[in-house]
Amino acid sequence: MIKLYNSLTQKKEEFVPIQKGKVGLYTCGPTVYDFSHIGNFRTFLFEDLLKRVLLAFDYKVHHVMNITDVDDKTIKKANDEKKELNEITNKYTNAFLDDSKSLRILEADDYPKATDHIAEMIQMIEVLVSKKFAYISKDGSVFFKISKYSDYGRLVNLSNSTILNEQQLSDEYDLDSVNDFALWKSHKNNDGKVAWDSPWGKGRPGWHIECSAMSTKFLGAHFDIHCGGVDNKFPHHENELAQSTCSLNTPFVNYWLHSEFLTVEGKKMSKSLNNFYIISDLVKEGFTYEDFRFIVLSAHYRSKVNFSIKRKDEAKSAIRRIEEIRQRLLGISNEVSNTLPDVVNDFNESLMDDLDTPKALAIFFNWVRLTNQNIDQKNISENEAKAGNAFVEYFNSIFAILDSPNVLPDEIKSLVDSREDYRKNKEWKKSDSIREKLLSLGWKLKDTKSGTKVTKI
RNA sequence: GGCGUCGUACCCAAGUGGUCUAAGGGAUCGGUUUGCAAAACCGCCAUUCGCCGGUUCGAAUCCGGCCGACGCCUCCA
Repeated sequence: MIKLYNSLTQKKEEFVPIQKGKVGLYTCGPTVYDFSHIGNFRTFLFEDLLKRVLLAFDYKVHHVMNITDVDDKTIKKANDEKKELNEITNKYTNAFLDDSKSLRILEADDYPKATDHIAEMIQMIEVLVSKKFAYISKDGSVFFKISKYSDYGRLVNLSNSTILNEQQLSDEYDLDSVNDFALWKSHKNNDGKVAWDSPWGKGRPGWHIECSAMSTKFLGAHFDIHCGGVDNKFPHHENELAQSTCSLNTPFVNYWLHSEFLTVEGKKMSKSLNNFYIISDLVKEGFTYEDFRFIVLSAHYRSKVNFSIKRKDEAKSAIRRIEEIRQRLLGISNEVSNTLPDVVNDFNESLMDDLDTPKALAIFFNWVRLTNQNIDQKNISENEAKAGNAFVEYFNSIFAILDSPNVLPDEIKSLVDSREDYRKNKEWKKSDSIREKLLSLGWKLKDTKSGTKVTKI
């Protein structure tokens, strides 16, 4: 049984899907006004982990990730660059999808865009207005009235009265309470051509309504899991919860999961601190996508993960260690058995315990060491090697940090072969110089009992 | 101010009442192995879990105080 920490109840709970064997999963996607940064991708990688674990335990997952392609920031960017909104949003949507693919994030089943679902949003807002959960301001905006929803604040443990009492300066905004949030924003000059007709006049949707409308459309009014970064708890998810619950009269989401921030050198990323990275920056610094995956997965998703450029070698060494055991096992047998070693039970238990990847890694590495010992002592059967191959593959289906095995280019292969000839004749200087040459070409050699092994660095 | 999280070795990071004289990874150093390397293995690396006090037969784990870092409190993953 998988246990997950539910932000709504603030405890770990056993995961019980609404429909046996199926999971409806909604993850808050990017606002496509710029490149997603590595903090965004920490969250997306957490969601990918969750999905991979659910899939590993044989759930059928319907995964929906929205693309926020209209909001203050996207409009501002388009204005600043004097471009059409969709030119901006298409560019960054594509960049996001490319980065996701590079990071081996499994594709969602649907990537609904906010601008394709204006009608659904309007419809939901109309319901809220008709049920008196929402009101129309003088300028034709529509606001959700949080005082009408007694559970408001539950996700962040703020009581409704606390929130209501917090602010009194409501007059200037034409709001009943400053904490009331926009469902629909009337058209402003800055919005330019970005506008849709609605029963309340020209305007555009508020931020939160898109997720309520689109999750409902793709997953139904009541679904299993909704994820995002911690900062989305409030106001975004709180507001979604309010909108959906009040318009649909359903419990909405059973499990709310939130990942912690990624920090850089212990500090929150910010452009002013000059510690702000996007994925392509990491590549420039010499990280592979897998290196980044490893760093993210080496910390629990609910604790801060500390990123540092200095951690590059740490990630590389750890991944190489796993790559080594994979090669050694494949050297014994390249078959993969259907049975897994017993330690997989401990490994799975860690994953089932609220996705404890650091512990799962520890269990895996411990097995790596023991298996290496057995190989050194020639104390491993072919069947054990086959089971080992299966474990490495299974591990990789969750962590996805190993590449597919290298194929040697012909020129590399001929260099390796000629070095082999020199070695047989004990012409060490010549063989060593070839080894150095190969190293400079990015290929590392190891002379083992069963022949020379070549790996790409 | 309100709500909440965290502080474990040189670095990263699990563990959250006894199996902990604290997992695992990385780095360093020493050894085995190797033509030399690489990889692998072995050893070394926190009697101690921010500090102080309390509860308990027993605490890194619970409680209180203090110090420090951080997040949210209207559009930031």
